[in-house]
Amino acid sequence: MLTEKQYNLLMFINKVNRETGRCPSFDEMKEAIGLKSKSGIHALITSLEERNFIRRLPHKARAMEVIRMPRFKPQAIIEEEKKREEALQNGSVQIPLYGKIAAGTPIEAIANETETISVPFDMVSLGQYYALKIEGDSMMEAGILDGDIAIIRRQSQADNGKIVVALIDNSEATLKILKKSGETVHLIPCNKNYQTKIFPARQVKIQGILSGIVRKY
Amino acid sequence: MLTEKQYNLLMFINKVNRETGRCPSFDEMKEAIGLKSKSGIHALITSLEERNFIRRLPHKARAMEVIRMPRFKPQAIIEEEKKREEALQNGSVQIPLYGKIAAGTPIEAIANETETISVPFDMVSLGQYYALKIEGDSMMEAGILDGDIAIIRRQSQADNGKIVVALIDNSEATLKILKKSGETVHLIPCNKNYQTKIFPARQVKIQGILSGIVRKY
DNA sequence: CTCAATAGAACTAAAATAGAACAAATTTTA
DNA sequence: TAAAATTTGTTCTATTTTAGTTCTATTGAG
Repeated sequence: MLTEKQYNLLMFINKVNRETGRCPSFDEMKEAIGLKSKSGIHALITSLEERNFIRRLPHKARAMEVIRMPRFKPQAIIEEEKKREEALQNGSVQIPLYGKIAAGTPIEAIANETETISVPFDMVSLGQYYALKIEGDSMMEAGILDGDIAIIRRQSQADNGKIVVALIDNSEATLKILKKSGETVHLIPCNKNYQTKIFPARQVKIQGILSGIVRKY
Repeated sequence: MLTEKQYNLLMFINKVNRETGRCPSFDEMKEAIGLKSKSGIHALITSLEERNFIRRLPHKARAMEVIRMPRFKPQAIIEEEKKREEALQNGSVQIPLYGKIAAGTPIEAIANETETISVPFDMVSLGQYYALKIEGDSMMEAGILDGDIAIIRRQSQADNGKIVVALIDNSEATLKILKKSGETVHLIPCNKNYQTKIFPARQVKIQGILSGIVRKY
């Protein structure tokens, strides 16, 4: 088994090899994994060789091959575990996890992601739900922290004061407190360091309402 | 035949390797199976090596291989899995909900309550868990609000900086950040309006460590 | 009470990082 | 083709960070 750097380097070598048929140079490798000196690459290559992941032709430049990749396991064990996991997952509700809620990406655009998360039954009732991973601290004072998973119920209308996923100008999704007043919509953060933003109602689409928070330590 | 800890460690190492291709460090392993000291991991690794389940490269860090997997599971594991299966039949993983964490009631005293709550599978792994309903706002600034459900992993030891359930003088349970210094224990709230409390180590028992938060809106 | 498991600290070892000087391989070009 | 130029790989030194070992004391289950 490998350290993180060893693993990253092996993956890089394999990728270059697969995509170009060539072997990367030490300098290319050092760029790829973010080192400033080739000597580190030399050490990593040596350890990968010791562990029998790559083989080098002696006294040749750019001459090595990947002879095996990590992550192997007897097939029987993989299947047994898969079954167990499926059984487990049938016991709870799976909802899609739409990566991070971040600028530039409306929910629809990422809706084909396949990652899911299981949530307790009693956090979802009727309706369609999805989950978002929170990025940033703009809702900190509402106890919603960076890295939390927000459980969102999909709906296009919401009452004032609710925390909603709002899509602005079809391009930016954000989690904020909703306040409608006349023809404008206020999106209110919960953090003194952020400003409330005000938009014409047309520009803002509600994509869901916050229904729960799940956090892991 | 492996002991429960040996088995769990072997499974953990194998899982990390399979899922990430990398090798966990002793510290990561100690977190994973719930030990507080690396020396215990050292002993377990040694015994796994003696029993030919893993092989290590001598004088290398993060360099080991799982060479076989056990054919049988330790009895304790089987029983734990049976419980889990039973929970599944009922729909999801249920853990006991011990009402409010409030003055005057040690966890043991309320441990016969029968209410349970279902939690996401991936919030509980090895170990015993219970849930507490948070009352008050003393941990507000850590994003833990009045009414939240705290998922607690039962353990009697914890590192500095962890959020723990602490029982003071066998009479009062409270959720705070732990800081041990010499013979005293500091219980630090996350709210400017509350004071850190300091106790002699004898007076404070750790009853569990915060493992997750679930909130419903 | 006793033994095995565990925690904790102190220590040793290995990995990661950088830089430079140099050697060897490969390509260019006179 | 041979020499020159350039790219590539090796080695060494040094330092910081991360990981692993060992020992002792303590805990806790039986």
